[in-house]
Amino acid sequence: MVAMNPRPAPRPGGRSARVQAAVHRATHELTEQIGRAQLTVPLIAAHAGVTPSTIYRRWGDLAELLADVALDWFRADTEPADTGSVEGDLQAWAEQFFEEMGSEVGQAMLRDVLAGRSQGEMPVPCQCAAYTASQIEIVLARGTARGEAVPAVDAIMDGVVAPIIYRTLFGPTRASHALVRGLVRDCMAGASHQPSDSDLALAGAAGPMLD
Amino acid sequence: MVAMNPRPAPRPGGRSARVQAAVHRATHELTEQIGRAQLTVPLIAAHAGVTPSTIYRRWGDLAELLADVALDWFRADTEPADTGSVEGDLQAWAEQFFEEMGSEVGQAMLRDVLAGRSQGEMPVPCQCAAYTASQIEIVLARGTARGEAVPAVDAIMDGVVAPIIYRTLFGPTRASHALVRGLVRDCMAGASHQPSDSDLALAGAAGPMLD
DNA sequence: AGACAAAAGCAAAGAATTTGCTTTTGCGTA
DNA sequence: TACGCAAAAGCAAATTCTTTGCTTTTGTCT
Repeated sequence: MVAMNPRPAPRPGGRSARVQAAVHRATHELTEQIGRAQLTVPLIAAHAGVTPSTIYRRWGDLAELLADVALDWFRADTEPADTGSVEGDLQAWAEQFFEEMGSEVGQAMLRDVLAGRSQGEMPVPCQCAAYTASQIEIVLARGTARGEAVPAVDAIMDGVVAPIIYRTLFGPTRASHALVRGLVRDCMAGASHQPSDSDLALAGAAGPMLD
Repeated sequence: MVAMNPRPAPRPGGRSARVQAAVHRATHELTEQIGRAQLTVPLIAAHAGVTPSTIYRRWGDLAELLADVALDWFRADTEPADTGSVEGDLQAWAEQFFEEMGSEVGQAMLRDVLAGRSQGEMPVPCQCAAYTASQIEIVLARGTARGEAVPAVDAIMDGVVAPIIYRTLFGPTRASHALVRGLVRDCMAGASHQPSDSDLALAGAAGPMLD
């Protein structure tokens, strides 16, 4: 009932780490064996060889544990492929992102990530967004190094990532490869200058998107 | 454990309707009295004057009940204000949408809606998106009636709604009024012809965004 | 009015969650 | 290396939530 440490790593290398690994592994294995709907804390605990109270004490409840496990899934990303241009990189990356998020597993992970209590300093969903943003930053940094004019990260997040995720979560109409290509293209076309103009346009406000 | 009827209304006007109303009301009242985190099915049942098994039988579990209640919140929308132009209407509507979704209550509702099992024909999140889309359609229809060239609904969903929701769910950086204005403006500028070109651009694919 | 079926109530059985206390264990210090 | 501290895990009892079979209520249709 009290806020707990979301991603526990206070004493790495010892028993805590072993328990965490065992619990994560058990969660993965049971998920594919019996399905997410059948998962319970006591089941996972038994499979991992720990007592349920250990899980309750460290994670709080099943939702938070699943959010924690899901975060790992988001983190496990490879560097975006280098196709030679920012637009090409983004095309390739966005299509893969779209495939991953739209898959059964991806949808489940999205839901799990959002279902956690998300209390601490850096809530789990924010960390997911940060992982995504860092992938995009890699692409943009390469472009900048080549001397290309690149859009802002937020322009990509708003113009490409957000529609893909929104459709995945809410849509009866999933995104398509065609749509993804169009989104990337529009983003590149719409912002040939560094700070995306949609951030500052028309507004008397001070800083961009800080509310 | 079995899939249940998400939004029950098989016998309207009778006891079922009374029970549903009582449970919804109890959910609302308890939410503001003790907070969402403390909500339990037995509590709601007691407050509503029904037995817990009634709730379990009709809704399945707390998450589905909350999703059902949250859906009502989304539905309770008034017609978008008529400012005389599509862009003006969208500006006004989008800012209000942004405020509502970003509020404490709105964020909670978004989470609840996504946390339900969402099994049936028309999952709860899809219905939310449909409500949002229908608001936009009203605005666009008025514009069309006036002879304005209007963008496609999906262009607004991708370009305005998705970023607002994505930032609300995932972002440490919430959207701002300035950003919302920019999003609407870009949408209107980018699609002066009926079918948003991002939907069909470059693609050899057949229909727009049907995958 | 009477029959039917859907939904609610009731209560007992079965799981999951919480909690106080004990034991283990990793880490820092003497 | 041994000692002590504190964090985390184990254990088990108490509590609470969830499921389920059966009965009763109640709206609807003949």
